[in-house]
Amino acid sequence: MFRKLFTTGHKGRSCHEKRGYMKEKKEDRRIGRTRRLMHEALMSLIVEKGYEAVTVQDILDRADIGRSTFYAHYRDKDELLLSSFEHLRNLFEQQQQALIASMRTGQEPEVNFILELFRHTGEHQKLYKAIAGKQSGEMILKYLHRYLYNLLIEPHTLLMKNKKSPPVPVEITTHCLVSSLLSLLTWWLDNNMPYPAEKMDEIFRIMTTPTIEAAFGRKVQKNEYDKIVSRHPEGSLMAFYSHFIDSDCCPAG
Amino acid sequence: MFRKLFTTGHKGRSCHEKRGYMKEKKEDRRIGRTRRLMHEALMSLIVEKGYEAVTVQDILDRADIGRSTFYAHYRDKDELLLSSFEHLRNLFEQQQQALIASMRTGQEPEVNFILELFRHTGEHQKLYKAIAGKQSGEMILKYLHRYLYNLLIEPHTLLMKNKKSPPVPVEITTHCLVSSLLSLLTWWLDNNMPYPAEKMDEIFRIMTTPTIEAAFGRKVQKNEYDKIVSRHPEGSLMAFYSHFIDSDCCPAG
DNA sequence: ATTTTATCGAACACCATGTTCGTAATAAAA
DNA sequence: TTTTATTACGAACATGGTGTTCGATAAAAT
Repeated sequence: MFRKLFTTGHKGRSCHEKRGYMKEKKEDRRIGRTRRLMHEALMSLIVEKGYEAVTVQDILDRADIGRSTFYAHYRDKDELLLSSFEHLRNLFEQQQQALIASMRTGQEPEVNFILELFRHTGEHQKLYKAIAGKQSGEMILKYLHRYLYNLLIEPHTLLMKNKKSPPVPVEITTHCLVSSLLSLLTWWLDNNMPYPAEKMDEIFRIMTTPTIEAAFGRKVQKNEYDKIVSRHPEGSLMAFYSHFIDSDCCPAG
Repeated sequence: MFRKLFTTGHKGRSCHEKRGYMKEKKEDRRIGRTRRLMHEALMSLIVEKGYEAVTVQDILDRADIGRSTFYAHYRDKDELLLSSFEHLRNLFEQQQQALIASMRTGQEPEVNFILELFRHTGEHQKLYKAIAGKQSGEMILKYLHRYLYNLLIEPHTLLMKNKKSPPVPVEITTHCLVSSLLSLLTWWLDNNMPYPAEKMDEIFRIMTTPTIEAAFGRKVQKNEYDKIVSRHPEGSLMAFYSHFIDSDCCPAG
């Protein structure tokens, strides 16, 4: 009941409780259209003026929707942005699930998480520019950082299972690697993606494989992550590295 | 003339044009006091509620000063924050100049920029928490990133002088290393500095020396930066690494 | 003691947020 | 096609914050 939306304290709740703009069955067509307009308005405004400078009024003007309509769907602009992020994440995770399923049936040799992230960024560069580019907001960058950190801390910890005292605590290494990864993503987006995703993956690998080995105090073998992924009960995205540079990690001087 | 301060378009200009709160000769005592109050108010409010959530009204309330006084000194809260940053930077750079002077007279064996940055952070943790902690604002983090990037790009480029085509472009490596460094600083501040500055310097080195060697495609010898520093005409802070881990950069597996 | 300067509060115009409500239009269901 | 349900809307409102101006007061400098 739409009238219920205006009950104090229940702001921003549609009947279906889904605030991304991916449609589900039987959702009113108007809801999908209204939300798509708001998301597109926000994404373009972020790139133009930076997230913090964007006002709800700006979004209403750009999307050409009413103020009470906005507040019927979202609590504030942060919630709108988060739902854009959830949309992107769903797209990404569904794609990775499909790749992992292919890997299990032997159709795909491996899943390379970093490469897939760069590919996904290239495919949705407009959204990624708003969420991870220089004009994005600190709130969403922190959200993205936490997401990637949570994704990577477990395989890193599993790699350390038999080593009680690495030279650098795993959570510090992971924290800094994720910052580097996001920094690289931002650089790539802000410089209009001068290299293909494959090259970006290579660059990231060159910079971080030696870091992981030095920080963890052990050499990491090819396909080690894949074994972990295969054993992981939920089949989640654990393939941080599907293959590594050969063992001579320091190029001849 | 104070009255001049209210001329349209000349907002936030004191007669002395200095908006940090470090006094110079003959500045009215009231100016120093007022600015110190505003800076302290902003720093404490940032840590409490995060920079973006802090309003000018909050600052006025906390500092107990008048609205027109605030706008007589600063254009907006961003300018107030930037002047805090300039103050901190001046403190840091003066300290480094003194160390470099000592190094030249043989009293100090080397200047280790990273270690000095962590030490300085420890000494001014309140300010650094506001400027580099989790509650800081994106604007100042970008400012800090750019400052550190500009500081490090030149020694990195000098290291690459004779190598035309490193595996990773120097500006990408530097960009990512600065992101890691800031991330580590933020982690350290937000976790109430569980390790001493020396340990943080060691951690950073373990993670980044192999990265630099892999990304630059060459081994970096001890004291190489020092030689660059000594030759640099302005004696600026170029000693990125004063000494390195021994040449076996990959610990035995 | 006098002059200069900084700070102040009040007033003002402006802008944005977030809520409420009745109405109109659109979509879905019968 | 008609009926019912739902969504979107504009106007009105209270609230809070920004940034400017001005004359008065107090503090600092001379």
